[in-house]
Amino acid sequence: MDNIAFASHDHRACIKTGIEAVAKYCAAQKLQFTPLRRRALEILLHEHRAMGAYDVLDHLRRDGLGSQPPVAYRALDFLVSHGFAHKIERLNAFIACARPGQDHTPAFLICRICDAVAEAQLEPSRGMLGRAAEETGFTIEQAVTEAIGLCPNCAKDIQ
Amino acid sequence: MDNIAFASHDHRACIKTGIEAVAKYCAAQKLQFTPLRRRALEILLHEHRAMGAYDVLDHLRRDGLGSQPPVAYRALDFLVSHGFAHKIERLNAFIACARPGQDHTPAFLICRICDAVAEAQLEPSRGMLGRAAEETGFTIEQAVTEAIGLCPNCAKDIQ
DNA sequence: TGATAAATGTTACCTTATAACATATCAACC
DNA sequence: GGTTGATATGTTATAAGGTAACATTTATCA
Repeated sequence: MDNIAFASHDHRACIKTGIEAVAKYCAAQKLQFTPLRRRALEILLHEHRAMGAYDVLDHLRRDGLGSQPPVAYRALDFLVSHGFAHKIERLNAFIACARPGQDHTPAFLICRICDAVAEAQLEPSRGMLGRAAEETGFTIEQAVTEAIGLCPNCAKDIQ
Repeated sequence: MDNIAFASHDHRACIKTGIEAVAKYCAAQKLQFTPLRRRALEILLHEHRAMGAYDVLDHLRRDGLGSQPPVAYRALDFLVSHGFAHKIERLNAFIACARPGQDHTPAFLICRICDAVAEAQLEPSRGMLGRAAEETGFTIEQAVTEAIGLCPNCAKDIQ
């Protein structure tokens, strides 16, 4: 489990290694990791929370990198489609992936107070779900779990 | 697993028993199952697919039951908050619950071609996710899984 | 039956997302 | 090294999804 979102840590290093991992993967796969896309990922990495596309756009604008919604959505689509970021449907928001470039089945723990999001990994073929799909002849291509609840910090504050 | 969404069946009975189960539950819990809310549920039950709030609103309008978005959203909120319907975040859409009134942890099998949705049940405390949450001190209040893929009908057509 | 709460009606608006087309940049091959 | 086809970015306009705020009506129950 990746609990980094809920714990303090060396955040600068965290951004740096995230970017480097993706840069390396893109080089290997001949994907264009353009300044715009790189910056979008940096923006997401800078927070350990999900950010709305328009929030990302605001940051991009300040940096003089695109100012209209499609610019942000396209950069985010690139990141999501290659697994460098995830979309948290529940929040209509995006978050940098904790395991970029590695094939995985993510689950998200979303704090309903502060919106912090932690990414956990599930086994690709989850028991009951896989069985249920098999029984009906449904072919699962991708599965995402979103859990809502309280992060340790907010749980502490709430009592 | 509830595979009814992918198989032919007596649909009229299906709507009737769905409404009756909810009506009974509401009576027992002293919830107001008003004509508007009942109609909204009927609309959802009529399809075994997720419907957008504005689609539901269109139907309500035709029936002379409210014509503005908040009317539909409030009826849907009522249904969702009491577990009579679910929101499919991935589709920004709503679907009648297959197990109304019963406490459950749903998973959805969403066909990416025809948008049909089947509801499966998972054990509330899923192995890896529960463990991951425990490790970080995250308290899960609710978890939803959405699986994207191909329903048997569309899988057949696609080759 | 009157007081209170719950539900519905209505206006106005905000947020999220995309279609469509123009322009610029890249990749790679001759 | 210039041409060409593909990929990426810029820009306008608008579609789709969702809610705040307040007025009015309907239910609940003392």
